[in-house]
Amino acid sequence: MARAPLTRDEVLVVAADLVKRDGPEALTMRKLAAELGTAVTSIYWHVGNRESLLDALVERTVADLGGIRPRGATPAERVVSVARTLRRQLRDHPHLVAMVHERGLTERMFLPAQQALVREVHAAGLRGAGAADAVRAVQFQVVGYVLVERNRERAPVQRPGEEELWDTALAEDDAALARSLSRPVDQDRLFLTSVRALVKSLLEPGSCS
Amino acid sequence: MARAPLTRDEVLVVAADLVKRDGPEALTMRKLAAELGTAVTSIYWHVGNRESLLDALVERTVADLGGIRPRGATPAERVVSVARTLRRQLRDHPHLVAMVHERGLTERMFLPAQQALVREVHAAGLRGAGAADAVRAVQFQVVGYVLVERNRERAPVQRPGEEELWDTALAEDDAALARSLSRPVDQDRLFLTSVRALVKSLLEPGSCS
DNA sequence: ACCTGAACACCGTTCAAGT
DNA sequence: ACCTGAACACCGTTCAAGT
Repeated sequence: MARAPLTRDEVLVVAADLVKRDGPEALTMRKLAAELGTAVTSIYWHVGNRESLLDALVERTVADLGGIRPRGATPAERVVSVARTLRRQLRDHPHLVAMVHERGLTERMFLPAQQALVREVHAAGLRGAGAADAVRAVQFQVVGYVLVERNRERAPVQRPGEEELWDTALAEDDAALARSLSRPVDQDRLFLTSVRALVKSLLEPGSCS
Repeated sequence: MARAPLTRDEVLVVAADLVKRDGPEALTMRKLAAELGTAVTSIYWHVGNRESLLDALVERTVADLGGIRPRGATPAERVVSVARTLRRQLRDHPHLVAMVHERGLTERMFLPAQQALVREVHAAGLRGAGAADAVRAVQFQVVGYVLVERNRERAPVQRPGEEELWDTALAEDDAALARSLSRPVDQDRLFLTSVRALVKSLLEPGSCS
């Protein structure tokens, strides 16, 4: 018996599943057709081509994000909380991050967060160009951090590897440092450290210059 | 007349040219063979397969990097100078950055810079785990920033676009901020601002807590 | 040791033809 | 309006056969 008529929505849902399971490079028009039980060419009628199919997927998931609620007593704390939620959301959609990055749509995705940041930066007393700089500095830092993180997690075995390079190099000079650098990065902690350091400088410029 | 015998080195040089000109995705075994004037299959004898060819290319260019000389009077200034050179080097090899990122070899590439940073952080009086954190925070920030930058430069036309979203939203509340956020990012300035803010907090933790 | 063409199993996309 | 198979122009890779 023939299958029910194909819909654009059905294509998107199944495609999203495929991407979530095996990554965007596994999303083949032919595999997708097989999964859908249709001819390859039917897909083209509904979504145009592979490129615009991926566009639609990104669009859809970007829309699902947003809705950031800052928490904390001080503006600085609330900015940090926005940064953390942002990072969490990005980490929960690893393939999406890659796709958004690939397609240069990062900016779009971060508009809700940007607006939340503007409010907090305002509350901290910043205005005008300085406020804009602060917002963007945080935004760039979070996105950048997540990109680097993803990169490290995907990284193959490193040869020579940080361990070998550091435990011998300056073990006698600063053993604790060598030990720290030879251990894998505690990414949660490093993220907090970095964001807090940045936010502190940005929001309290007068207090330590 | 027959061409001179193919060498592994010749393959790598021509492949590097192709990547530099049109990006890694344009590096096709068949195109490469055409450029070299040999059969596609000859390449396989010399470099194994496409994957290890790309490995070799990355390896080669990563080796060319390094050689970082910190400049400036204070440790903070020297750390900032390392960050700037790092960014410059990465921006000069845009395709390389993408390839290194893709292959998870970022860590490897940054070892020389990491060692320079350790020296400066030491000079600033930091030791042990705190020093390691500072080094990695800077490293993550620079790499992250360059990744975000590349992403933005590749970005297609943004719809809705930051302009429309900001000039109406809070024009009366903070016109200068709205104007700043609706203008394209001055990436050089934002980079300096971010790095300086981060470094200041990291190297002078006592001065503003 | 080095090079070759034929062949295999994949791609994305187009298009004329069906209903 | 929606679906189809055949066909086109690409991929990376293997392999038996040449010298």
